Amino acid sequence: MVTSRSVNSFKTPCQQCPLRPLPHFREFSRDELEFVSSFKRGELAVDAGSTILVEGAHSAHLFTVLAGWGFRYKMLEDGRRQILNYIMPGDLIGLQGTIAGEMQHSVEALSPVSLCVFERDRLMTLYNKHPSLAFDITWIAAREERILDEHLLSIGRRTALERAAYLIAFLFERGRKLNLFNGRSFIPITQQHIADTLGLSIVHTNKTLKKLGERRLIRWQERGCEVLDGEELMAIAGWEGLGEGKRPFI
Amino acid sequence: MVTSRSVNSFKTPCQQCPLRPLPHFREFSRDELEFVSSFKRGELAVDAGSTILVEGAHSAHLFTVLAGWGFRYKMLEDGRRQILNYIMPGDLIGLQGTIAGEMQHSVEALSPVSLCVFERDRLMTLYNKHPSLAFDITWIAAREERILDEHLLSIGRRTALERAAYLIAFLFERGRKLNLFNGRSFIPITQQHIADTLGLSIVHTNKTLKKLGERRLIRWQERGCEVLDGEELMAIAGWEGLGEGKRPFI
DNA sequence: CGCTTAGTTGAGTTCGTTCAACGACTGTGG
DNA sequence: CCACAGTCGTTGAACGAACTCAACTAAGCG
Repeated sequence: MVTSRSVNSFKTPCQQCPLRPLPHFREFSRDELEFVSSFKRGELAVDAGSTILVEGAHSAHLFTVLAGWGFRYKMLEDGRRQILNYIMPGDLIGLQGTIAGEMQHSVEALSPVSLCVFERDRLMTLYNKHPSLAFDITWIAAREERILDEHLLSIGRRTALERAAYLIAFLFERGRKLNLFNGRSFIPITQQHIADTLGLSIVHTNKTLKKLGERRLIRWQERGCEVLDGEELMAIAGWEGLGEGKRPFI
Repeated sequence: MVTSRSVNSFKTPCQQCPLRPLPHFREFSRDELEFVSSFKRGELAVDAGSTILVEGAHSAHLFTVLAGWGFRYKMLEDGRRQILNYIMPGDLIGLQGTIAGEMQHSVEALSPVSLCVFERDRLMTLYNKHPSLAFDITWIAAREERILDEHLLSIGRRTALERAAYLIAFLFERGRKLNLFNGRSFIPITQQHIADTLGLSIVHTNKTLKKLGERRLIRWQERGCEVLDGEELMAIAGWEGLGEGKRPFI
């Protein structure tokens, strides 16, 4: 696959960030916005299918997703892949590189993705000068932890049908809160991605999704999944939703 | 089971914390130690088998494990249980309650556990006055995330034998770094816990552990697992270890 | 046009499950 | 002291969920 990266050192000021007006995110003070804007180094746009970060890399940057869908994953030596979570607008990526020295997982784009680029060297000044933003970063890390807990419960203890229902409901809820759907609730993902998230083979994933399709809860089409009944998916999974109020992002 | 809690408002000063001298933990400045000590409200001791925190609770406290073993878990409505991770000395618990409002998982003691108690209301002063400690808390959250990533990979993509080998190697490495073993490397855990961590039935877990026993990698006895060959367990799992340098704790 | 990727379906096999029974050990109460 | 219940671990047998293998369609692209 041909992939391209275009780095843009032109910065949209954070004060004009298209994400901030969403009711899903908490409001930021003028002071905070000013600092975040100075923290921001530029923007990066990548094609669908390209790798944003790779396991083992020592990236000098942190990113916040501005637009698009992607996912984090790990692989075993023999190629078995596990998708850990999905990234969407507002998500911070690359924090692990700051803590562990190198990335412990890879990140790949599902759709064209644009990112805000931050220099991780300046993270310490954020902690020194802006405690509220520092707390936000902890908040973001703890949120990811919470989501991973739920995924673990899902893979470990839910049946194949429940798992599939949970995953799609999860992606649907996140997309909806971010206003990513205009009319049709379309998730840009292949069945291989679903399989690698649920810990199932692609064949069994296909048969499981078919069952959800027969119940008219989803419709599979053009490399993606259209959600028809999010409520019922949640009921099948026995999942209550993320249930978070306003959330911060950098 | 009869359980007891004894709250002790007598505080061992953090300057004399038995954990701090361990080479596994980073050194703290006098200033930092002084603050942490003032942040500490008291100590709590619980019996093996007792519940430390319960899903849905609004705890006013944060805890750091001083001694003992425990685990975090979530349950589905019908009783299926998934163990998410294990807690050991130096681990911070209850942070999710601070971020999400209420606990999203429960915590239970595997052995007698003693905890340092912190008041979460004062967390914001920590962020305001001690950026280095604030960063430590983010570090701790990111570390947990990293471990959960590895667990997800394990449950999702490793075989039963690999999973079991990974889990035991993981617990062994953590215990070893904390100097928890004197001679015998004994992990205080039942096969039911292993099963609920690996996402397997107890019967199959038993048969899988038996295979590890036949290879003389572990020995099962008196409600726990003795590790005989951690290296070989890691090799079976294809796991490189946590690979972290010194780590902080509060 | 051939090549690749994504999705579909059937057949046979394997891995892990459930059900069931049993032994060893612990603690409790009579 | 014994009887009893409860927990933990073990094992065999039968079943079922999920896997691999394989073949095939449909769409997209150079």
